[in-house]
Amino acid sequence: MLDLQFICDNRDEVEQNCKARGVAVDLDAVIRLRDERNKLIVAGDELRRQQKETSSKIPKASADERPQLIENGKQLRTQISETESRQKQVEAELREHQALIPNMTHPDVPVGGEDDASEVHLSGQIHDFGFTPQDHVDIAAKLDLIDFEAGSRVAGHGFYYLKNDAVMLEMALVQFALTKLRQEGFTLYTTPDLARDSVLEGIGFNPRGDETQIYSVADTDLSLVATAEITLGGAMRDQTLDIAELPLKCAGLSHCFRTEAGAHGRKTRGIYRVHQFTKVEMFAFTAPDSAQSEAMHQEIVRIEEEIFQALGLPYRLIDTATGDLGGPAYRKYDLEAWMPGRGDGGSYGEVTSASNCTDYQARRLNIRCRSSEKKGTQFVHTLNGTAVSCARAIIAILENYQQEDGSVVVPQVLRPWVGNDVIAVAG
RNA sequence: GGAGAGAUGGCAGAGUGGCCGAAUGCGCAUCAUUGCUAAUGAUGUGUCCGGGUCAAACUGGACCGCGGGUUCGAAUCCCGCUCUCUCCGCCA
Repeated sequence: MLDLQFICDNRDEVEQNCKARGVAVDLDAVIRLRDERNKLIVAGDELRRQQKETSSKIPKASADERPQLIENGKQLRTQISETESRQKQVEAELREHQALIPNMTHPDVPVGGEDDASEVHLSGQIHDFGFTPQDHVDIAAKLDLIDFEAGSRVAGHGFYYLKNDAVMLEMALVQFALTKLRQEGFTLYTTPDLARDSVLEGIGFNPRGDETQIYSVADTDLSLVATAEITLGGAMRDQTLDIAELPLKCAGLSHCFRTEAGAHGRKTRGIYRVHQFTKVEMFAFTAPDSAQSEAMHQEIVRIEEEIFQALGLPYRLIDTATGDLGGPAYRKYDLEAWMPGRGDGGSYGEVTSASNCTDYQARRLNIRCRSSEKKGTQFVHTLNGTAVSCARAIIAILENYQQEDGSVVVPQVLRPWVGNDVIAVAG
């Protein structure tokens, strides 16, 4: 959520930003509603002032004066409750409009849609196999690593069982990422896989509604989380942090659940787009200062790159264009790993995403910080980034490390946890 | 799941209808005193939403877990909810 004052003071800029991001908003309504709200606040404050004055006179008033004062007080009470309910109504309407306005955008972000992202750089060598590489579905079938049929029988399309060495691979990825993040000074967490709808909304998800990505639990205000970003960010809801302890770096392991509504039929073969996966996520709270949050953004991206370099996977880093940022992000970098079996002759597929959300989430979640120098409090900046999203990483590993005989070499850094060097056909 | 107790400022803790945004203590900040530290004394010490201002000053309102209600007036009375703690039961 953007600051109301900011929206009204920078109307044109906000409007232009919305246009660049492809979001239609009614800024006139926002401004109109704000003015109305302010008028109601002033009117309500004045009525309450009078009410206080009136009721404070009563104990001292004579028996003659008293009935009149009580009568005045009654009338004031009626007027106040009318003003208040009107104010509530206006504020609800205002919030609705305000919540639709996306974050402002870093000036260097390319304008446009998915294809307009700018490539920051490439890393690693795309392997020349000398044979036709298979996709992860075929590789996994041969090595008995994923059971899609059981997934369908038990939970439906989009669910899967990891099996045998794929299980070890997933655990190894988690261990590797957590170990790395602890070295980088992150506090490690496992987090709830469910969260209140209000927390989801604070982070920027729409838990209910037609096009929701979120599974919600009937008859409760809980939903399955789509990422640990939700629980890590939500953990500090309504908290006021000491600016001296910022930045705060957290890493969370969770399952992620996504309905993927409307996503069927695209490049969805295998475990690329699934309803449940395991992910290690980074989350940071920084001082509300662009220099600090942008430095943290670079740090998160650096860690993501180091993870994929260590895994020996070729990737490209892209600076996501305006139309593809989502609501909360001020800037977003994606890592796309090379997936030799994807599409015709391989393609890059998104494996991580790192966003600087500035104070957009903090304002909704009411996460503030206090410094000894400045009076009052300010909203912190929040950032999030994927360390390892297991399903996607497994695709990249299987496809990049496959050999002609159908076996898969285990990346060096994962071997201690996987327990062997090569995943081969049994027997 | 059953029974009971509780939720007040950074913390502890008083307050059962108006004099309470809230005693007192601790903490914190500033100043004074003092070779240093400690101790002592004085003063100050929240957040949010408005008005006002170039910015301040100044100023109105809200906030005693949350939401309703009663009342001229609610931290205080009534109802609902949430959370915490203790005991019992159950359980990976």
